[in-house]
Amino acid sequence: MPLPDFDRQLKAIANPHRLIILHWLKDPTRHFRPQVDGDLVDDGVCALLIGEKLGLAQPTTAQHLKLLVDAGLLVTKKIRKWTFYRRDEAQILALKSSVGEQV
Amino acid sequence: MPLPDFDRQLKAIANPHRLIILHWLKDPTRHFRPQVDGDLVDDGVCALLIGEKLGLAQPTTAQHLKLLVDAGLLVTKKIRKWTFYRRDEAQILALKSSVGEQV
DNA sequence: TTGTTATATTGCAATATTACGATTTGGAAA
DNA sequence: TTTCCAAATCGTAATATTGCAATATAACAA
Repeated sequence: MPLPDFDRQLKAIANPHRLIILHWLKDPTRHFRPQVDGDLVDDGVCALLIGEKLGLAQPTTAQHLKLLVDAGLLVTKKIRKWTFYRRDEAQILALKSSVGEQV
Repeated sequence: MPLPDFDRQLKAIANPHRLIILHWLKDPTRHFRPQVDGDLVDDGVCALLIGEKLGLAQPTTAQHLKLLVDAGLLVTKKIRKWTFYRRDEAQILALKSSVGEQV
């Protein structure tokens, strides 16, 4: 029986921009230039870099990121005035497992 | 890199009604009463039965089914005046595999 | 303090999705 | 033929999604 959370997660990944964000964050050093504050891998990638690479306006990028965070697929870390985003691998694994079972 | 087909398939499953259709069609005899024409497993389930169980109007059900067919997740078989739907397990397996790799 | 920078929020337009009633199509039955 | 029934399509309304400009907030810098 499909849960509402599961549907929310599926909706979160059912978008090219959000899919590529998840893809980039698998290997942040490969896809983003170094940051001054915050380690790309340990802390996550700054929203600015993600938006820059997406080619979307800042509010639009923020909206996509919020959707992924609300779905539990990304976690944030605030350092100074930046917000860093990285994958929640446990949740993503759980999602994949749900897809395997429920689809 | 996410393909357009992949995104279409994700959108197709990112809906509670379509998710439960896929779920029901995993074991049609368990979820649907016998049909006069067409075997539930071999031929698929009649659109009428699916719509009845969904509790949605006929055009709405047809729309959901079309989306799943267009995404390649369901296949149809026309017998007399009925259209029967069953899962395309190969495509569904491929989708799961894509989710495993690309998410 | 004032100004700058990064992010979040608000408001709005364009488009997509979801739903239904009405109608059309196509096959089967009378 | 005409009549019925399942399915498909059309038109449309309600809602959701996606995008951006403008603005607000928050943290730092001068």
